[in-house]
Amino acid sequence: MARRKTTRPTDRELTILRILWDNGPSTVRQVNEAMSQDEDTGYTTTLKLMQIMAEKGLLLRDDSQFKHVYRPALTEEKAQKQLVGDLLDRAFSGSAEKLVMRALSAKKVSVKELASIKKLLDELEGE
Amino acid sequence: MARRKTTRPTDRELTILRILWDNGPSTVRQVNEAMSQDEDTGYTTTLKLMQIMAEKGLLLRDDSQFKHVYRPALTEEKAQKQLVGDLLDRAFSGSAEKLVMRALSAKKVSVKELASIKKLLDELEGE
DNA sequence: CAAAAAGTACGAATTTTTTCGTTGACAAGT
DNA sequence: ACTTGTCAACGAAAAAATTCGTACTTTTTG
Repeated sequence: MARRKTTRPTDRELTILRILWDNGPSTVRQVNEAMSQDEDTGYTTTLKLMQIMAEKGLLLRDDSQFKHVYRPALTEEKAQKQLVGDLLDRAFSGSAEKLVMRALSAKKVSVKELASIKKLLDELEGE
Repeated sequence: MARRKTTRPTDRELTILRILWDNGPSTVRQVNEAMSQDEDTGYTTTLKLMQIMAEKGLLLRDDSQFKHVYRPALTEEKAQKQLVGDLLDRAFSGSAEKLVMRALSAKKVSVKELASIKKLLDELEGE
């Protein structure tokens, strides 16, 4: 079997992970309905995607019941860390500073959030 | 012509953009050689990719000479902003705070950089 | 100028990702 | 038990991304 080079989830896969992180373990139908809020996706399409993700190890499946229940194999935190690290390499030549700057300029951040980030910086500094 | 949904550069495309941003306007051969440091890529493969990118508007081409010279159509800054914004939506439910946290934990950042980020935060706060 | 080298263009093959139709299994209500 | 609805499995089609062989053009070299 040909192993993938990047273990990074594809677009569609990330959409599904996002839903599972937000809503907790779900059946295919639940995921499909959540997905179809944005754009229509056939039920079997979602099913197939989730089956493949389970094969790849991105999802875990409980098939003890008639309606199989899926959940992410990775915590949101780990996946996010991996995705950011990946983008860092591919688009920012590894400069976290630049990435943070772009993130803050790409989206308006509340004063409260700014304070929270500052606090994190202080903690990092004290190491 | 079928328009792409996402205007986001693919993996390969981003690799090429990265090289052009780092090295400045280049010929196909130069890019191909830079790319082949990681993994071998046929010359015509790189050529085709760059031609397509030029068609899509991702690259600009000077074909006044025999050796065509390509350069990115977007500044590094704009592209990065777009990529971060995209990841923010897809993986972080729009929370820049979380993204920043993950970025800082994904990679060690020097004290100097931390200070620089703090300064940026102060500026943002004063708005 | 002829041959070799280096380039571009183009079409097509390959691989990866996404989509969905069809089939048969299970469940719920009558 | 029968009918209707929901589901998983599977294969295959469609779309998107990547790769490369071949033909032709321009430049360089002997």
